[in-house]
Amino acid sequence: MPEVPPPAPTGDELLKVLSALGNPHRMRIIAALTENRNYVSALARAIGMGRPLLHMHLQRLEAAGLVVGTLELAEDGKTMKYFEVAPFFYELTPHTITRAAATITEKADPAEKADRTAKEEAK
Amino acid sequence: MPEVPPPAPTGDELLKVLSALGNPHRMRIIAALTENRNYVSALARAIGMGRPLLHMHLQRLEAAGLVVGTLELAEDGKTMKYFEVAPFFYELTPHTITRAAATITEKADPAEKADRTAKEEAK
DNA sequence: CGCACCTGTCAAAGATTTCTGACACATCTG
DNA sequence: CAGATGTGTCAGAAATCTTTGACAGGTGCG
Repeated sequence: MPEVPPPAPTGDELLKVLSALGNPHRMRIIAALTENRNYVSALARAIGMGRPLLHMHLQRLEAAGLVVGTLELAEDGKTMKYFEVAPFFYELTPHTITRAAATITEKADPAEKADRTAKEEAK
Repeated sequence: MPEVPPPAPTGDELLKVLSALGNPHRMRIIAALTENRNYVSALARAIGMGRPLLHMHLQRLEAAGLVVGTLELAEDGKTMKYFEVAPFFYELTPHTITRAAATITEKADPAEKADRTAKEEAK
């Protein structure tokens, strides 16, 4: 089947992904879940971190679309939430970042005419 | 000339890069500098942000190896520091992250035997 | 000399993130 | 029923990051 070219991510999306991945704990979580899916409590024990904390990190990762969690019912009737990594792919280059930066909606905007000024002065 | 395969970044390196890029301001800075190099004061005016603040962001970006600054002497004798983006390239996939996560030296380590436990329980 | 431009640093305030302990609810097992 | 396991949430402390205003030093120009 034909490979689809990676669509250019929106600024806000890339921002969420980068800030989500830019944390040692969350990086390890991705690593752990890449080897095999797991449920919260077990994962917490595995990487040695409190449940509430892990819960928050997983939330951040899921919000960025890097992992997906599904609530499953075990045979013994216990409810457990399994997490697994989503197949993501991002390319980071000056060009990619520049492209994404153009569509950022967060904070500060007034930099229109200032842009032109910059080019003038940068000579 | 032959293309060199992208070397696997160390965990700490990737961590610095990601946290550096995971900020709207720094993303815009990269974007601005990608179009054309510029010196601090002008860049500050261009993207509408205080010099001290921009200075700190540039420091963070330079520390991550995403931009390089060179102190130059203008014709009129004024000293100015020009910044330009460094040609970086990072690929973000579950595999890449996992690879990098293995070489993180920051905080928390005790997760050796816990790893084995995780696989057992994840059945 | 006074003004305009450049460079840089510092300390303190503000805003976010990260982390912890305690709590509530549900099910199965001894 | 008590105890172990699972889920989730909340509030407050602790650690970081971001932001601002003031300051100091440099050069060239009228």
